[in-house]
Amino acid sequence: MVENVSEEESKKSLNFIESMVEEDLKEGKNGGRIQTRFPPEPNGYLHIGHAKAICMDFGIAQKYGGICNLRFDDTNPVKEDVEYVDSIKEDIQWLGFQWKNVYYASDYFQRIYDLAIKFIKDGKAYVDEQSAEEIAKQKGTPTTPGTESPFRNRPIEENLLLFEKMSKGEIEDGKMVLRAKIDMTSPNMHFRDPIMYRIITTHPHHRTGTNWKVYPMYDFAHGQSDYFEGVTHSLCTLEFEVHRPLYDWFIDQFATDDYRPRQREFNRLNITYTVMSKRKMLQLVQEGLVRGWDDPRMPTICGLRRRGYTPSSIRNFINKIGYTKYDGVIDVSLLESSIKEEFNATANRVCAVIDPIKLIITNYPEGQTEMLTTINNPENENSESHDMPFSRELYIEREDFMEDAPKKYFRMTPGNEVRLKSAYIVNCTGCKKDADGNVIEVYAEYDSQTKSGLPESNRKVKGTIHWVNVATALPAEIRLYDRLFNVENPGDEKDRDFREMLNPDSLKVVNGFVEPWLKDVKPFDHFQFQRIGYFNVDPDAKDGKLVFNRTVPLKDSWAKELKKG
RNA sequence: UGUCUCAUGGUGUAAUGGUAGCACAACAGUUUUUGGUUCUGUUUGUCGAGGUUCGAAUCCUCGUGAGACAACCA
Repeated sequence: MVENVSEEESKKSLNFIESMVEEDLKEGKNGGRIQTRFPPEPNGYLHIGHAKAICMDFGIAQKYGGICNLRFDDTNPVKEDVEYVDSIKEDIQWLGFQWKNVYYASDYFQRIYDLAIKFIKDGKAYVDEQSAEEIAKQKGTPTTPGTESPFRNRPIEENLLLFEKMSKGEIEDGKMVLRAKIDMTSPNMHFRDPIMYRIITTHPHHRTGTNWKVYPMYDFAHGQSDYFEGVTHSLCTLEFEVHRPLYDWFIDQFATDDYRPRQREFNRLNITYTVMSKRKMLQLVQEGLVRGWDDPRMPTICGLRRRGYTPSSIRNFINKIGYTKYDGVIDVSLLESSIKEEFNATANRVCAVIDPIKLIITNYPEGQTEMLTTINNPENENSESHDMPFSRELYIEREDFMEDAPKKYFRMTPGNEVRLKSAYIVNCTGCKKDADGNVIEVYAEYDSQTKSGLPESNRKVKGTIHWVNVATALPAEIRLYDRLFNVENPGDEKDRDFREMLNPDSLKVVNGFVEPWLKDVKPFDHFQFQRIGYFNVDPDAKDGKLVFNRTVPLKDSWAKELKKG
């Protein structure tokens, strides 16, 4: 058995990163050592795109007996905050991964600074006094070469002196930067004398306070940190591909041995009907267009968690979509199928009515209540059961009754037989309407011989509907979520503000009823509301108030049939 | 008119010179005390043109299309 599993495992084709790692292992690189890192910047909440990177970084370490460290890339105090450090840690662990060590790029500020001094002394870095605009202008464009700064060739001693003044806080923010002296005509823009250090005195750093007045840029911090830590495989997303030559170049300038961390890039995750940019998410949160980072419509890890997704469903999803160098867009239905697959096997079935209308069983004795048994999960052969009270007055779904029904309508319609789930077969006899013609009550007669479990209950009946007992039903707030945007790829439409594309119906709140078995549920408990969808308990549920989120609806063949007309 | 990268059904992903397969989606049927699930089947694909080869999705050449790069962001 175990053998079969591992055999199957090895049969599964490797992605290109795994192939590279295995190749390196085979060649004996780094003495067979594997070390990765997950390097978030603490400036926002993690989203499902990060989950893909997390599964890669931690997954490679796990699979090849290596280690993965968590390293915060905290080189820009203007944007970063401890709030994010904590949430990032929580989300990684919730996903089911554990880092070996927690590091911070800020741990290396002194070493990186010393390196900068070395670059100056080696004549490979200079202090530029031009404005950001001037520097940008001289950079050229991807198709035209740049021009050299007038400060490019100042003497080493002068550079040393100015850089010291910069780092002592004697120079105002923005007045000077330290630049690498490489090649202003390089076809790779990143080689056109990239900025290594800038002055930031106006924002204290969330860990080092005001100790530092100068901070290294990403390109002069990331690879260095990898090198210091002994990272063997520095895995990141495709947009860093152009940085790789510079990543290598910087390390080559100071490395004293043969060891080199190896950067490789894979495609980032895009999903239809959502945005995956931290900037846009921040905007949605700050402008109140969603209820917060953990709004169940957000693609954040905490949003998905609140929506009802489980760590395993997210990991399975990531596993299914794979890693390549092709930048595509994943259909959100693939994400949804991963949670449906899991919950179909694990979620307890319950009755909940989200758009209630009263059903009166006219021949059922008034004042009588009986307990009926229903299985928790028919997909699980070891499933237990629970009881549901039944009496003369029930709630059913408004859409489960139609006065004039098309022939393929198998639900409650006058003269038609329908089964009440786990209860009786009933025959619809009519309804009552208000002055405006709205149906306000539905009537039916039950057949006492058809109680579930009795031989007569095996009669073939086309339709089965769910119900709750009026007297004992628990009121519940039910939040129905739909896609946040109504266009497939909001990020693609460059000339429209993404906020115009928000789906106005992405959240509908309704008041419904659930069966009394759900009296003591806790936040994040999840269920299948029979015939409707998978729901979980929102943390807003407290003090006896029930609040459910719809994680994902069940497939609805009837709705599809109706659409066909 | 630069550099780098990519291109397999509607979407994503396999096939590592040897039968183009899988998942999701869609469609049809089956089963069903959930119009869910299950099971069965169907539709749809190697960007184009040359070349190498007994044999090309795979290797080569030339096109075409797409993405990334011009922050004192990461």
